[in-house]
Amino acid sequence: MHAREHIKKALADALGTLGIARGDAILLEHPAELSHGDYATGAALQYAKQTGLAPRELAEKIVAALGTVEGVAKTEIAGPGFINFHLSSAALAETLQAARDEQWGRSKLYEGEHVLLEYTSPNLFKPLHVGNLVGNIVGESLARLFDFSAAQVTRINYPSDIGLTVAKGVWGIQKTGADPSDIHALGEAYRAGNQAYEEGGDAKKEIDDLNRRIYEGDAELNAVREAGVKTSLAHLNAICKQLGTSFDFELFESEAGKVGAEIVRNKIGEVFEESQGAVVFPGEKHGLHTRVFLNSAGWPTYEAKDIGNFKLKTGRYKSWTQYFVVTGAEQKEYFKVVIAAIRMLFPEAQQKIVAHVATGFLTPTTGKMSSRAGNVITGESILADLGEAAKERAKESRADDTDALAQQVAVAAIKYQILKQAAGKDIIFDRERALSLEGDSGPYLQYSHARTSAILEKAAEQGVTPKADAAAEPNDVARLVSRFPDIVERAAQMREPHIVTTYLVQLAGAFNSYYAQVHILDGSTSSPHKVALTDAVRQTLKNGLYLLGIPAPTLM
RNA sequence: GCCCCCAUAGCUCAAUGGAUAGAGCAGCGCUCUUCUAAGGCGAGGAUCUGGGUUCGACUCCUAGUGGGGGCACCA
Repeated sequence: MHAREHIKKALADALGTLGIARGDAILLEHPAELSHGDYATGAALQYAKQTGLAPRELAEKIVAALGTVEGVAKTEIAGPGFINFHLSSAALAETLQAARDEQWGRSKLYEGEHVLLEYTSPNLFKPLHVGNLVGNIVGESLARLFDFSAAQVTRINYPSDIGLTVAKGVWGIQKTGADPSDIHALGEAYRAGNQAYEEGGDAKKEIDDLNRRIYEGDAELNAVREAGVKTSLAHLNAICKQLGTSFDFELFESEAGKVGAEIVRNKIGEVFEESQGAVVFPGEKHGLHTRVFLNSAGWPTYEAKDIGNFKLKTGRYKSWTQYFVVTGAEQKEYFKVVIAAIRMLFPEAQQKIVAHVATGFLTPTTGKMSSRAGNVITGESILADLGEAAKERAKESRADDTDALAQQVAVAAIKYQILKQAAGKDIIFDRERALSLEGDSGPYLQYSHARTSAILEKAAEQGVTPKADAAAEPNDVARLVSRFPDIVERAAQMREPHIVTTYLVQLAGAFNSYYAQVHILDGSTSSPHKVALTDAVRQTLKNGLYLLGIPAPTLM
């Protein structure tokens, strides 16, 4: 049992002794200010009114009732009536030892849960959109947070392999005579198709017609389509690999459409209604808005495809307990309607979690256009630009393979930009800022990790064995390390990777400051403890970066 | 027109209804013969407006203002 549990139990007992009626939750938090201790409770403030005592007076009674708590060195009353707990040096040393293990930060929070997580989900035939990049980064981090919390996680990609985008690409291939197995030619073909479509006229009609024929199963067109899908998908998977994602399952929109249309057709009159020749879900009955699921030609819209998607995924992974779809925030209202329909169609979904996770728009700051793709910034171009910028810096590093390091730094830079703020809020992407690779950034965290690794290597050379000293005076770095499991738990519960990001910056800052003041390998008797502390920081940064999907090189 | 989201320092972001609202960037002053300067130290700088709830409000409610998104056969 950890100090946190000891404190919680002691608090519960103390409040009971004082005859205070409380809700089931004991409010125990990490004070923002480290000088306020390791844990704090506002219980005395909360229950002062009930007892008729002044908050500080009640706090004193609670502290008296607490007695001694294991792992706690000092309990004090502060401010308006907070009770602050300071961990003992022995408890902290124990935590430091635990933090040096690879499992550090893992919990049993979601043991027995099976999470289906759909993210990235791009349109094939065209370059990876920045929105897809954001979705991939957020989705992968959530997958890792769930995994760290003992849930079984299934990563799912749901690429769009049919529809207008694909038709534009197929049209372009036919016009330009492009080789559908060449990713660059494919990109050009799509661009030609898209441009022709926007210009309207005959080309637009041709593409619309082509789209219809693909849906109807035209063999020749579908052969071209499938060749392009294959190329596009291989390219996508290479990018995902660089970003640290590999999917367990790929479900195509074309498959989901057939299944979804069938389900919708069978529920007309129950869940769906016919209206103006189309089949709709009357959202107004649920405080939402009405949406079309089958268009007047009888084809499934995106809505019906998502119904089929749900059916196929949950059918394949029957033990699922939580279902998430990560997409841009503009689809928020859309998913409210689709999820309402899912709950009516699939009774089992009512007992489980089915949710849309919204990601914000990534918009570049004004005037900063990508040099690579004209005025369109793609996911690929951002990664490539960052990689180029990182190369310059990597040349000065100690890494053997500077190109590989530059790639890792580029991934850190973009992921950090996206995961440093609360999910769902728009992301202002300042390219100059991201390229600077300094200060509050992904590379900063990587550099801090590399620094700890270097110190440990040197310690090993000198034959210093890390050993946390139970008598060592607690410092801010050690105390921050001890918070990591709570941070991971909260981030997982709230599905907010940025909680981890914010924490890691704080930890790295505290360690770098410590490093500047304290000579770790000074040959004194305190060295083993300082090395143990460094190792604990190293492992915490490493695991924390892992949760963000950011690689942690040991040499920079 | 209706619905949803957002508003914190010059800029980009934090803050579990709690304590002196934290970082970084930009600008200013320091700091590498010492374990990694992609680092560290110092000073300056902020809760959109009006009401309300609360022992306590950046946080909750309400009325505004400004910005973004969505609202029938696109994805």
